[in-house]
Amino acid sequence: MYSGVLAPVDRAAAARFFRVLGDPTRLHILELLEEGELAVGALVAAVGQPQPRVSTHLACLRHCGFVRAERRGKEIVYSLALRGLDRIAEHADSTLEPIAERLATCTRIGPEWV
Amino acid sequence: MYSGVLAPVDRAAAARFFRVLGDPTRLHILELLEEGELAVGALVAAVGQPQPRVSTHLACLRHCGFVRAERRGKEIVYSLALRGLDRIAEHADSTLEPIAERLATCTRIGPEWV
DNA sequence: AATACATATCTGGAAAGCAGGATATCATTT
DNA sequence: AAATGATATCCTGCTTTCCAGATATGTATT
Repeated sequence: MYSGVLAPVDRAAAARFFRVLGDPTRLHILELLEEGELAVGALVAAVGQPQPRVSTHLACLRHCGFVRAERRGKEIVYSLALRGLDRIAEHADSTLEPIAERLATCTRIGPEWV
Repeated sequence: MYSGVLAPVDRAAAARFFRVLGDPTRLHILELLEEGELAVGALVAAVGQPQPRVSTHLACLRHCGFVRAERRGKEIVYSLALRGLDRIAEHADSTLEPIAERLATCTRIGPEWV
């Protein structure tokens, strides 16, 4: 159990954790890495987005400890550095299922939800 | 299993789902509602933040289907509308544990991670 | 009907995140 | 050492999100 002091800290960490997961491209990258390690080139090809963008998302995931990078010759190979992401994704999928449509149509978090 | 066509859609929905969870105040509100329904006034007092702010976050959670609002006399009582959030929070807590420090110090997602 | 209470919405402004493109870095090959 | 390939970082502008304060809406009370 947590002490009362630690709870808010954990909440901040948890919020950031979810926020990192809260981007389709990063989610896609993590999904791909679930299958096994991949070099940046392969990831770029798989997600179909410009290399600098993928690289930035990888930097985010790397700095936050979600993935690990290893230089292998000319390439840099990425792999997952965190266990349990697949389980969270599963639970999220089944949990959000009842509100999937709303989530899809709700394109912003602030006002003007129409 | 998903068809190849549905996967991207689900990814967008999942990303938004996580993004809604990716705010400390919203997370706090959801935690409080796990214990049972609460009126806005009680929520405002509990999270210790200005009423309009709490109200906006509630609107977000409501529009996305995370919570439900019911008018009861002068008050409006909120309750959870989604099952499984507690399980996701649990899994998230244990999953992010190895990188909790990084998440705490990593205050931005874009460049300038220092 | 007037007032008080509870909550929601609407402003404006600041900051964070994201996209696009150019460029820098590092390792390999010639 | 020069050139090439692979990846990372920098710069700029734009969009989204967040916050703070003021105001509006709706309900109950007098």
